[in-house]
Amino acid sequence: MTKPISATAFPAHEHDHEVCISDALDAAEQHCVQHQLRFTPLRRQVLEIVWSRHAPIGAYEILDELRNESRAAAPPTVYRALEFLVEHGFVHKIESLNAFVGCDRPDHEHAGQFLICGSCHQVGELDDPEIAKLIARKAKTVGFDAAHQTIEVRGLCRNCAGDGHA
Amino acid sequence: MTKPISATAFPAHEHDHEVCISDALDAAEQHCVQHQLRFTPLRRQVLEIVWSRHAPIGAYEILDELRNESRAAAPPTVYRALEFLVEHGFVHKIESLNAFVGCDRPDHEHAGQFLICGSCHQVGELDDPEIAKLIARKAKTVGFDAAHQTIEVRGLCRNCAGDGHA
DNA sequence: TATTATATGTTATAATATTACACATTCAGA
DNA sequence: TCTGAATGTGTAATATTATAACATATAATA
Repeated sequence: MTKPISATAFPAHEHDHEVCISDALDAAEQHCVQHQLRFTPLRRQVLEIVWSRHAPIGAYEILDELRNESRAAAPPTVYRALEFLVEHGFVHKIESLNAFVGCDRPDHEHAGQFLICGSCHQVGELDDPEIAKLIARKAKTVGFDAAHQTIEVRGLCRNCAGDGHA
Repeated sequence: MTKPISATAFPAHEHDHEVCISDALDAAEQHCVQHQLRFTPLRRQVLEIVWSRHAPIGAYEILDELRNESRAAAPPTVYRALEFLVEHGFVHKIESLNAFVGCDRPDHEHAGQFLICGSCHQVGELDDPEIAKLIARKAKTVGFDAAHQTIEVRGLCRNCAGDGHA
């Protein structure tokens, strides 16, 4: 039942990405209906842009895309949509990249444990409770009460390891 | 022999901070001598500024301090010094804050596992090999070869927990 | 429908970081 | 000790990331 890693993490190169995107949009829509959240056209559009890149995307790249799709947009347009999407778990911010990635498990409250491939730049999510628990426990030993964990790991994904890429 | 947490993490409020600073500067100087690195006046000055705040400090705050100390300085002045200090482990960057903290263990190669107090804004370092190993092992199970880990935990430190502060 | 809350458009600006090039200092070898 | 190469710093300009403030529009609710 537990998904150890996001189903869409490090997909094979030939996977059907249109399906990823529409699945993610459907899941977000469902979640919004169930939680009385407003999945507005703008928010949907931004989420679709985030998903259409299978890797972290910067806010200003999203802005460019919005404008390409001929929507009136300025930085706050993007940041406000991202704020909503992050708040409700549809998107995570990768702090070490100042960029954003889609998350396909909005229902599951989690901080996110990210595996960032230095070659293909795709990102996988671990979301492993053992890691979270160990960190919380170790923090506790020095009297620190952990509330939120940011975990971002750089390295090489399965597809890229041994590729000769750095 | 293993220090489980940085000696200077979450110090008692009345600790002698001048000693922290001079110890850190001495350690850095030692390390530079031993490794043939140039611990220039600018680099020393920036490191001292970072340490003088016992919490993460932003690059532009450092810049202001440098100017207060009547040194000609511009953003590259600061970022270049920080680049050196981070590269050699005298300072860590806290990605989720875009800010920098001193590290008192330059000799020990480590990525840093940070405990960031939301109340006093001080930062402790865990540097626990069990955590690093668990993460690397879990990453491996999905074929990911971990090279560098960024771990930043928000919460409340011992001094602030139960203080009524958020 | 009137009222309120929420979302978006728009302009301006703040905060963080880098590029490019000139000049100075230090290091290594002759 | 001179010379050239490498490294470090000064300076101006600019790129990138993010927010503030206020007007307008849209949606939810009474």
